[in-house]
Amino acid sequence: MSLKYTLLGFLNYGPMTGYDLKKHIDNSTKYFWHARLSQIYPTLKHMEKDDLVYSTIMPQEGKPDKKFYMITDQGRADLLTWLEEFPSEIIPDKRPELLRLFFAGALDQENVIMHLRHQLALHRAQLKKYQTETTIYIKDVIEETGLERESVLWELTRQFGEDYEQMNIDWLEQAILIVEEKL
Amino acid sequence: MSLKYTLLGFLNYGPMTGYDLKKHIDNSTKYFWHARLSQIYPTLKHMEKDDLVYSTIMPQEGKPDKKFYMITDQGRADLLTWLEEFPSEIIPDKRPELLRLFFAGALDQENVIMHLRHQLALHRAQLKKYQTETTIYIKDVIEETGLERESVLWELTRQFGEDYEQMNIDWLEQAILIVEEKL
DNA sequence: CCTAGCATGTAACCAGTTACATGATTCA
DNA sequence: TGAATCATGTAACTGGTTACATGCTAGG
Repeated sequence: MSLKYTLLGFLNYGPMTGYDLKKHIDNSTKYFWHARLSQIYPTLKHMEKDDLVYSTIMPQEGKPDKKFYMITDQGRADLLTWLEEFPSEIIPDKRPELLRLFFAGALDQENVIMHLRHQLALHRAQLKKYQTETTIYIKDVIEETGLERESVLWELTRQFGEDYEQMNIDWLEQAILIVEEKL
Repeated sequence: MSLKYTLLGFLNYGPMTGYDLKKHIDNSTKYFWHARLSQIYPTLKHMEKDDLVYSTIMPQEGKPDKKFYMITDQGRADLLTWLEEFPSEIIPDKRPELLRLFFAGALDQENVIMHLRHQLALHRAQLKKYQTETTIYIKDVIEETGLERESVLWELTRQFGEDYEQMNIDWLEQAILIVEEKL
């Protein structure tokens, strides 16, 4: 239940519906924290029960009523506590593509190279996204909201994405050479 | 249930107990696919029901009987199918530390820098691990088993770890400078 | 006309974690 | 004496996915 902190983080900027939160996630944290609406709605309900947020209903016609969530003092305190926590260790991510490569001895050389090239294409596409779409989006939000302090941090997370993809590309290019030569 | 492929991958090298599988994981795939014994045992049972593996019991005294698992033809076929699959997209990892940074506008500059420095220390330690422990371990396994073809692939996954940690370190060093200057 | 967007959810399932249980042997 | 290793597991829980349900409006 760490989606909780994503939701608290956004609700700390202002009241929002579950649907709004989903859009915010898709526009920003998506690449390091994503969630479906079918997880967001019950999580908000659960958070309300825990007094981290509360809701008011805005009637609408032709659509389900909007349900605006607001952060409570307790919610803000919980967010703050989490922000200040220092993780004691790195929890390693699961990387299915590394796992596949690890066991790829059962495939022939050509097949392994095809897989690496495929990954290379995916990561090149993702790098481009960070360099264009994401960069433009952050610029737009700064202009609209004037949240300059926040924007420094958002830009850092974008830069991480770019650096990560570039690292993958470099590693894959090297990996292809090594597999061509040694496998 | 993708632990399944890790288990099939190792069982494809030879028969093993759940306990052995855990040790193999901890010695190799741990940094890109980890699992607890409390997940391994029921998963093996489930795989046996699906005819991907079968087991024989070796009685022991003073300890619970050993249960050796072997891969079946169907298990091998399943492994092969998975190895040959091309993922259609990159599923983004969850990065709690990026999430924390994204919302760190609620903290003061000094606190943010402390968090970045903390991460830096963790990643430097992890880099060292890949450069020493892991490197030595792979060398040892090659000498013992002579699995040269496999070792090329294992070394590539180790190199990924090293490159990934180095990228994190570089990014964090830059991030600290930027936060010092702009936040 | 059909797709995307708006707006809410529920139910069943899957993957993984935490905590518990048992009990002998070996090593510092 | 107490921790680590060997060796098996189960039960309760958490986090997240997939599939289903409803239904109106705007735009190409």
